[in-house]
Amino acid sequence: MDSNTISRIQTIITKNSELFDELAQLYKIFADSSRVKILCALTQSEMCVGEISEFLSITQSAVSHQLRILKSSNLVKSKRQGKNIVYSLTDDHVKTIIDCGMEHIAE
Amino acid sequence: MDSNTISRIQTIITKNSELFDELAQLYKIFADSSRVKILCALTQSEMCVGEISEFLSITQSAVSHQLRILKSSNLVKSKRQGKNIVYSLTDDHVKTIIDCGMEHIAE
DNA sequence: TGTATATATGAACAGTTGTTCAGATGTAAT
DNA sequence: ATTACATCTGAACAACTGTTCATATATACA
Repeated sequence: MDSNTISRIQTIITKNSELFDELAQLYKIFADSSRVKILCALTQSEMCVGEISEFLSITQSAVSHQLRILKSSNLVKSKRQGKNIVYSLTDDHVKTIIDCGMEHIAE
Repeated sequence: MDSNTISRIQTIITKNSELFDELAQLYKIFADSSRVKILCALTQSEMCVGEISEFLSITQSAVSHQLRILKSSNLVKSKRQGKNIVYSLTDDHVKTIIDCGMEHIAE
């Protein structure tokens, strides 16, 4: 590596430091199988907490906790519908990210 | 949600359970800013442990620990070059995954 | 108003993770 | 052989994470 390359890389790493933190933070959300399953279920249809809980065979409480994380990260949104609170994906970035990871696994 | 939809989603979640575990496992590797920075540095050029350590201002020991994780996940490979051990990405899936996440952040 | 249903919340706990430190290993050069 | 250099390793520790349990909140319905 010549000194030009070194200083170029050094700049990239240093200048984008917070960006890498954000990126790690984003991937942290996908780094749990319950959350991945929830997100994947939501790519199929919007649904309420109880349904998610049944689909994944996970405690309603656990689902609720995870949904709070997903919501505060703006990956899902919620609306009340009668007795239920229905969750859905905020956009299709989620699907893109999941697909991207799946592609790596399927090798 | 009609009963057809329910059983379809149920099948998807149940059948791919291990796949979701793998996916979460993969994202777990990207879920740390040190590792993301290491991987990003390696997208620019192969380099040895000491260089990575300087670029990121992280202990050489910490880098070595992280590299072991990255290597055992087959995201990086290593070769000896004189006194140094030079690390590089095994393929360009890594870059794809990083770019995919970056795209989500940049909104 | 009272009761059932759906969801959210907080404390507690066990399990995991990333870093540091001290020292081991291995290679190169004299 | 001895020394210097580069990297690896394992133990220890603090910080963080996901689940569970018990309970609170909030809406619907009788």
